[in-house]
Formats: sequence, C-alpha cells, structure tokens
Amino acid sequence: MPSVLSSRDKILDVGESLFARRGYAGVGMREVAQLSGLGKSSLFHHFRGKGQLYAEVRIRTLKRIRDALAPFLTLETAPLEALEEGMCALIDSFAEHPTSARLLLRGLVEEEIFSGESPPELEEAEQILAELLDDLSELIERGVKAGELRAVAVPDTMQSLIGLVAYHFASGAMGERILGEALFSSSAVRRRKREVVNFIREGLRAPRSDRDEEREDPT
Amino acid sequence: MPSVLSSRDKILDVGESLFARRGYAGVGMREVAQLSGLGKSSLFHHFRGKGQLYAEVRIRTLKRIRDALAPFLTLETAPLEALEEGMCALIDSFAEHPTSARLLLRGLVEEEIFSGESPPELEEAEQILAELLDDLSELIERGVKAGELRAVAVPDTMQSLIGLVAYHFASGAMGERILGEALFSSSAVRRRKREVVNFIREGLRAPRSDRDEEREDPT
DNA sequence: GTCTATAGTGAGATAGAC
DNA sequence: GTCTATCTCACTATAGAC
Repeated sequence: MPSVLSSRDKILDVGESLFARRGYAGVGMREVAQLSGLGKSSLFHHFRGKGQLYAEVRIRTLKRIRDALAPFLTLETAPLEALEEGMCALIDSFAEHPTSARLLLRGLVEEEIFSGESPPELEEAEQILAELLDDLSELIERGVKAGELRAVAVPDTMQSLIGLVAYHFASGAMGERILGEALFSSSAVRRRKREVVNFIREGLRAPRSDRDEEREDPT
Repeated sequence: MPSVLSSRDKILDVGESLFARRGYAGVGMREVAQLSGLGKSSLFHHFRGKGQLYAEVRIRTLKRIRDALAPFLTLETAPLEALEEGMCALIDSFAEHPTSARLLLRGLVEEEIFSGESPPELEEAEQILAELLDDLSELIERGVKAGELRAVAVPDTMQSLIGLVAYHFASGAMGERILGEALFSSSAVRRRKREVVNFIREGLRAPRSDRDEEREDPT
C-alpha cells in the first residue's frame, strides 16, 4: 500500500465526491481531471469513460456499506439486536465516509442515468446492492417470525429503515439547516444513532404480550 | 379554466416529470420541447431559461405539498393525531402526483445545481419549504411538551419523518423491486399509510406512564 | 502515464420572420 | 406564440507526441 494515492485512486476519490454532490449528469470529466491534478485525457487512460468511472465509484461505495453491515446480517444475533447494531454500524460507516449515504441514495432513487447503453461494471454494483437488500429482508422476516418484531410488512419496513438512515446522512445543507448543526459532527452522529435505535426499538418491537405468546406457543 | 392545457402548463407538466426522473442536469430543453409538442425556441418564450422552468416546477410541487399538509399543521388537533393524519394526507398527495416525492427529495438532497447564479424564483420555493419545515417542527415540539410524544430530539424526528415518507415514494424502480409491486398501486399506498402510521405511533408515542405523569403534573 | 490538440456532438440561448 | 436558423460554449472522447 503506497502512502501516496495512485492516480487511479485519486480519480475515484474525486469522482465519488462529485457524483455524490451533483449526480452523474451534473459532473464533467474536465472538473474531475482538474481536481485530480491531471489532464483531461489522462482520465481516459485509467477509465474507459465517464460511465465506467461512475460504476467503479458505486462499486467501491457499496462494498464499504456491505462490509460495515455484513457482521450483523448473519444468523448469530437475535434479529432486533442485529437490526439495531447493524443500523449503528451503517451510521458509523456513513460518518466515516460522508459521501456514501448520498451515493447510496442516488443509486436507489435515480434512474435513466445513461441515455445509451450502461457500462457493464454497473451490474456488479447492482448485485452487491441486491444481496445486501436480500439479507436485510431476511433479517426482518426472521424477526417477525421469531415474534421479536411486530407483524410489520417486511418490504415497507425495509423502505422505512433505508429512509431513516440513508436520507438523513444524504440530506446535506437542508439536513444541517434542520439540525442546526453539521450532519457529521460527532455529537450529531451520536444523537442520530440514539434516535434511530430508539425509534426502531419502540416502533418495530412486538409488544410484551406478543413476545411471550410466541415463546410459549406450544403448536 | 380551459379544458385544454395552455402551453405553459404543458411545459410545466413535462418539466416536472423529467426533472423528477433525471434531475436538473440530466434534462435537456430539447427533450422538454419535444414532449411538450413545441419547438425548442418556444420554450424560451414562456420561460427565461431552464433555471426558471426548474424553479417554477419546484414552486408548484411545494405548494401542492403545503396545501395537503396545511390543515394538519394548525393548533386544533392533538399533536400525535395531527402527525399521523398529516402524514396520511401527504402520502395521498404523493399518490395523486407521483412526481412530487421525487422532486421534494431532490430539493432536499441536491446542492450545487446551478454553476453560475441561480434563478430568483428559487427563493420562493425555498421559503415555502422553510415554512413547511418550521410548522412541522413546531408540531413535534408541541407533541413532546404535551407529553404525547417521547422526549425525542425534534430535528432528528423531522429527518426521520421525511425519510420515512418522502424516500419511499421517491424510490422508483428500486422501491418497486423491494415491494414486489407498483409503488403507487392503491394497495401499496394503503399499506404504506398503515405501516407509517403504526411505526410513528409505536415509535414516537410516549409510554403510558409518561403520558399520565404529564397530565397529572401539578407544578 | 501524461500531455497538447482536436474531433464531433449536443447543450442553452438568441434573432428575426411569420 | 410559434417557427427556422444560428450562435457560442461545454461536453465526452480520441489521436498521437513525449
């Protein structure tokens, strides 16, 4: 590992920052080059084109998110606890890489990005995302079946969790206006974790009686 | 009111649909013109330029959202009930205008849209949004002070509610993949309302004892 | 691996006839 | 109000020297 970033990594960093802030169409290769300290043409030596750069940036981001979440998507922890701790780990990951949430949200919300054909690398990104969502879905379902969670609709709950965590850290200037504080200050991150965990715990946990019922179910 | 849309309204409709799907930078005036059934130059007769068109689209959308939410942001209803009913009304509004949520979310998340100076009309949009957020903030604060809601952090709760409602209906193809169903089908909308209301009620309501405490507080 | 130069396209916007 | 024609500029991408 070189202590100085390779040109390729530098380009990826710059691209990640710009794509997160402005979206695919809002970014020009000229600006990516300038901020990378390279000539415009040098970019095309490292990446086939803007499309591939975007895809590689997305892959890197999604892998980071997957790595943060993976330890909690196993079968070893109780579902509600795994959900709470997983969301905390995700928030920590977002806090460490402030562009991640925006890029994730853009990937979830944005469509019709490529007018012609999309770069083949995007499929890898889609697959990482798909696996992640599948694992999360299974976790929630396990929680419901175990009686730890209320009888929520699993897909809607997925959407709720994404909205709860990803939107907040993607909300930029408007989020900071609402918070009256930097989104990624350590106090704001700590508070967000607390609020999200409380919201999830109170909002999704099965009421006492249900949980007892489930445990005692003799069928 | 003419039964046939004026050119201006037609352009606004087309612009709204395109800006919601692709964002400001992803939309070309040529495409707006074609879908409006006009020549490119005719657009510039109705709007000073792309920036103004975007601003007008945002204003129209935000006014729709404000009108849907306004009845529940008064002081007349109990806060938790107002919150639940307000979110339902917002969901109904999103369901009626499927571009609204996306455009709202884009407005909240997107920055640095204009490279040069931004159109003056955008300030009107920002003000509508600011008033809306202020009113929502006050509602939550009233709920906490009245002891109806837990002692949540008000700004974080705002963010949570936005994420819960706006993200879902902005999530497009990915949301439909998660749901396994069209986002705006009547059954999906009904279910979303139920899930959001339950999540809010269970997740934000103060526990029984607190609510009793507050009511009996003799100080 | 980086550069200069440039091709080629499409963007936003304007002028002026009808 | 709408059109055709045109301007200027920025964009992605390539060619080829170093």
